[in-house]
Parts: sequence; C-alpha cells; structure tokens
Amino acid sequence: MFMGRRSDHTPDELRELLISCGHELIAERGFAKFSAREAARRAGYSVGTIYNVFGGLDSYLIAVNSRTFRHWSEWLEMELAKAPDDTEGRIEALVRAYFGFAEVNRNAWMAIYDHRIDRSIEIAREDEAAREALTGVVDREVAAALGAHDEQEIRRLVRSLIATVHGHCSLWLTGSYALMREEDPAGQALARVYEILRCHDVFPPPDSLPSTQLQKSANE
Amino acid sequence: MFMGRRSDHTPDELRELLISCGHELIAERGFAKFSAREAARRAGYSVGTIYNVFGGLDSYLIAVNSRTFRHWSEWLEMELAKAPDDTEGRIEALVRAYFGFAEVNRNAWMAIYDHRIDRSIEIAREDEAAREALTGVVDREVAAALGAHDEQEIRRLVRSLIATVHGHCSLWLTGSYALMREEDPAGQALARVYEILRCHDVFPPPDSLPSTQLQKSANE
DNA sequence: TTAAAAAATAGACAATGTTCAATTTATGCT
DNA sequence: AGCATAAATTGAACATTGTCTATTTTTTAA
Repeated sequence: MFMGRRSDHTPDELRELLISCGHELIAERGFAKFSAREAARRAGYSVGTIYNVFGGLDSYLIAVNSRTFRHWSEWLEMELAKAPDDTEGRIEALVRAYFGFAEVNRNAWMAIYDHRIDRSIEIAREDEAAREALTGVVDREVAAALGAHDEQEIRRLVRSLIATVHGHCSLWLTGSYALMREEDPAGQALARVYEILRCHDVFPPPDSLPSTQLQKSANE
Repeated sequence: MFMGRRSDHTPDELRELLISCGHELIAERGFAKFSAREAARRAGYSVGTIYNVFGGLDSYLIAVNSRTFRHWSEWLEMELAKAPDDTEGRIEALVRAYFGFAEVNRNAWMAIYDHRIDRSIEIAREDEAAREALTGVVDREVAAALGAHDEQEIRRLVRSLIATVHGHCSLWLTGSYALMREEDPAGQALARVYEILRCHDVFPPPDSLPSTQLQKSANE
C-alpha cells in the first residue's frame, strides 16, 4: 500500500532505477562529466525526482558509488573463489582482483574517490556497510595469512595495506604512473604487499626474522 | 620588444599573474569549485584571456598544478635540510614532509590528482620538469639509503614507495581513512616504508635476510 | 464523486566552460 | 604627427549544469 503518483514504479523500484541509471552514466562518462539531469532523463524522470528521492545530489552520488562498492566486493569474492588454496596465492589473487576491477570499471572506480563527501552529510547505514564489506574481505584474508596475531594490529595493518595498493592503483589509472614510466603497477603493489607481510611474520623464512630497532619504533 | 595591448604586464608577467591567481583560488576553494572566470576576474582580466594565454582550460590547470608541484619540492628540501644526518631520520623526514605539505595545502595538493589530463593534451617541458623534480628528491634520498644497488631497481622501487605513501596520504585527506578509524596515517605510511626498505637491504639486520621464493617471484 | 495528499514536473536562477566577432591598444612606417 | 597594421582583450552568445519552488498531475481515502 503506497501513495505514489505513478504506478510505473514503487518507491523502491524508482530508487533502484535511478541508482542504476546513474551508475551506468558515471561508468561511461566519468565523474567529471556526470550529470544528474541526464541520469534522470535516462530513467524517464526529471531532475527534481532525484532531489525528491535522495534529498540532494551528494546523497544520490553516495548511493551510486555504494553500488560500485558492492560490485567490487563481489568481484573480489569471485576471484578469490578461483584462487589456489595457499596463502601466497590468495594474497596475489586479492591484489590482482583489486586492480582488475579498477581497470575494467575505470570511471566508476575513480568516481568513488572523486566524490568528496562533506562531513555534514551523513551516509545511510546500508551504504556504509557496502564500504565496510570491502575492507572486511581483506581483513579476513590477511587474518588467515597472519595466523595468531593481535586483532587490533591486524586491523591497522589491513587498512595500511589497502592504502598501499590503493596508491599504486590510483596513480596507475590517473596516468601519473605512466608519466613515471612504470609498466607493471600491479606487480609492484603485490611485491610491496609481500614484503610488508613478510615483516609481520607471514611466510617466515627458515630462521625467523630478528626484530631491529626500526621495526619497533615505526609501529608504536 | 613586444606588441601587447596593455602596458600593465608583459606576456610573462601576465602568465605569472594568471597562474598565481589561479593557484590562490584553487587553494582556497578546491578543484571542484574552481572557476576560470573567477580566476581571471581576480587577475583583472576576463575569461578569454586565459584561453589566449594558455590555449585552453586544461593547459591552464596544468600550469597551476605545476606551481603546486614546485612548492612541494621546495617544502621537501626545506624539511630535509632540517633533518638529522642518519638514514633513518632522513627517510622519516621525507615521509612526514610529504604528509605535512599535503595537509597544509589540502586543496592545492588534491587538485593535482583531481585534474585528469587527457593524453592528447601535451604538457610543457618545464611543467613536466616540475613534476619530475619531486620524484628526483625521493630518488636521491632512497639511493643514499640503499647504497650500492642496481639503478633501475632503485628507480622502480622509488616510484612504488611514492605510490605507497601517496595512497596513505590520499585516503587520509579524502576522509576514507577516517571512515576506517585510523588515527595516524603518516605513521602507518612510515612504518610500511621502513619495512619495505628493510626487505631491500637497508638497515641490514645482524645476519642478512635470506631471500625466499616470494621475494624473487614478486619482483621479476 | 470529491477532497486531500503525495509525487513529479516545469521553469526560473545563477553559474560555468567555450567560442568568436568586435573592439581596443600598442607598434612600425611614411 | 598621423595612419595602417597587428596583436591583445573583451563582451556577448550558447549550451549546460545544480538547485530550488510553485504548479500540476495522479493516487488514495473519505
């Protein structure tokens, strides 16, 4: 029982439709050339509807980008399912899937970081969850790789690893990396991730790593 | 001898003036709210002049961002001059200076990566140099830290280290890192840089690191 | 059938990037 | 000095955009 105007779509359907069209548009044009008017046009509605349904452009964009986040998580799980069972293989699959999704969904992926969210605007519970789902996947995999470790330490490390891979991926897609004449950013990111994990006792070499002054001072 | 219209400014002065005003504007408004019209207005000229002098908005923005790059390099050198003489101290100074500049010049720094440069548009020789100067500083410092190493290997590693730090800094300033509830992104970036360098024989531990299968396969 | 409520629209507004014909100004020549 | 030329600068036009509000349309409830 709802009191909508059109029988074309229920409120939920309309919401879904608008997000869907917005996502399609941002994927093909990129954030800079995205237009709310055009997105509404494609949905068969007018701009105002977006403001009615989402309350403002920012909230709309958050919804659109959250969809990308969901696709991203699914992509990661998909690739992880195909990955070999050893630690090394799963980590590689994870990093490569990160890059793979970003490459195939260039515009949508970049839009996530192009949209600067004002601290005043609050993000819907479910959209926040979509974002957290992604770090959740990495949390799980890294925890599996590290074995027995302090949970808080893993949390921080995971976020730092994400930032590491993100940096490589981001510079790659913006072309900054090409300017630096690096050919294989994904490979470099993976190499760094391995190195970092090795310093945290994953893949321990035959005789375990002695902890130097550095290792301690930097992490405290 | 030139045939300009106004005696107010020579062509070079005008160029400088426009870049200066543009830089000021982008620093106070950020990339999204930047306006070429407003920049020209502040310089005492009209929009068309920007198109005359720079040929297009993209070229203008490249010039503006290149100024930020120059400030950035200078900032790094400034901080490095104050740094202690040991390897560890200089690396820390470098990473913290990277973050420090980005924090103080939030908008200008982010604008560098917000502006997506079409591959068709070519960047002036001197502007490309401004960008390379930055990686040059890091090249020098890391080379000093690593001592005897293959030059090409250092090149790649440096770019990867920059990407690593960039990732942390970028997620920090966009607020993504806050969403992840990490308090000290700079510290985390520094920790990762130390770990990575340690895997490349900087600060070698008493008994040198045995090279595992991982280290090799990831870097080739 | 009709009144109220909700949804959707159209239109106004200020602003933007981009282009280009018209205008203004300095210069070099006579 | 005066004039023609060439360069620099402008201003206005155009299509678009985000944002807001009064108005219209449609649905539901009475």
